[in-house]
Amino acid sequence: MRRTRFDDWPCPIARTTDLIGDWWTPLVLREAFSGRRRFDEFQEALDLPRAVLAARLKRLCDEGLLERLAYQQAPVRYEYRLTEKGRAFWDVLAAMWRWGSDWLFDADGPPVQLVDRASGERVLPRVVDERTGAPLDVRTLRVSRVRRTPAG
Amino acid sequence: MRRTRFDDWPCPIARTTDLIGDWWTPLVLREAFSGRRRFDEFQEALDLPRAVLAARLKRLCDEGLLERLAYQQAPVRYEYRLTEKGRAFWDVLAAMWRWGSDWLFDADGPPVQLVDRASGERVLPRVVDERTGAPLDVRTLRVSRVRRTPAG
DNA sequence: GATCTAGGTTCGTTTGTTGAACTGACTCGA
DNA sequence: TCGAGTCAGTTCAACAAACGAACCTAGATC
Repeated sequence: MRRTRFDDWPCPIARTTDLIGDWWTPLVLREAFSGRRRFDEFQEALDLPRAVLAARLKRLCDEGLLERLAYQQAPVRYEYRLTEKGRAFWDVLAAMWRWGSDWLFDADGPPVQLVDRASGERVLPRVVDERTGAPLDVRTLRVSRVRRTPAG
Repeated sequence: MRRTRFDDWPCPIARTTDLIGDWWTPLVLREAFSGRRRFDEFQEALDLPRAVLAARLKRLCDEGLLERLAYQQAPVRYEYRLTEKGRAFWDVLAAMWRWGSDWLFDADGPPVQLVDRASGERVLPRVVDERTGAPLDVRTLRVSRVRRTPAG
């Protein structure tokens, strides 16, 4: 009677939920994006139980979002770096950032914002349709089964 | 010794994580977006424990993503509808959809896709900077504290 | 009066999270 | 050579959350 898993459901939202539904996981990734790499850096930044951190890092490595690399020998010590798959996940965190900023703070908004490192301009993440560039409108969307050509 | 809460952290990602870190919650919202409204509709679609569903619906109402409305009297029966805040959350699910589609399936991709209801064209969610329309590049982003004018 | 419907609640078991202490391999300074 | 420090974890007991099944309530229908 384990917690119900979603990682083999046919829906992309379900599979993603299985990953980030683990408590702390999005925050571990947030810290990875802000440049942290070492076990103790994550642990001190988030103040989470070390056993939980070890489990989250292991899963993120198993799933291919992080890779565990030895940065010294004698004694061998490891650090965790984002992979391409992990970096791609920033879009999800950015969408969470935007919605959280818009809806989970008082009128002043959050005390932090995203800015472009070069220009200093504020960056506001927005989800659009890649084809048209227009914001998504839920009412015009539909989920459709993919037709596949027979495998032969 | 309860589970660590993130809902009063100063970071939008943390607060959003507190909400969707509850197991099942993103899938309950997915079902709401696909038009389900009643307790038993959610329960049958997801096959989740009824006690968990009741807790999730209650929290989503408390947080203002859903509202609970009586659709009949004698006996009084309720249904759950997305609010404006809840509909805005679709952007987060869309980002999860995109990342999950790109990274959590084999080469064929998932067996489902998003299409425009009117044109039938495929919709690919994409996260961009609202100002420039360009995809986000993590390496050029920085988190900055907001300067506030003194309250007087 | 028995069964059905819809929206839940209750309960015992199992799994996951928490916080604190501990381990192991090695370095550094006295 | 002894003790303290560093770093990346592991271990453990107490508690919280999720699981599955059964039960409850109010009214409608057979």
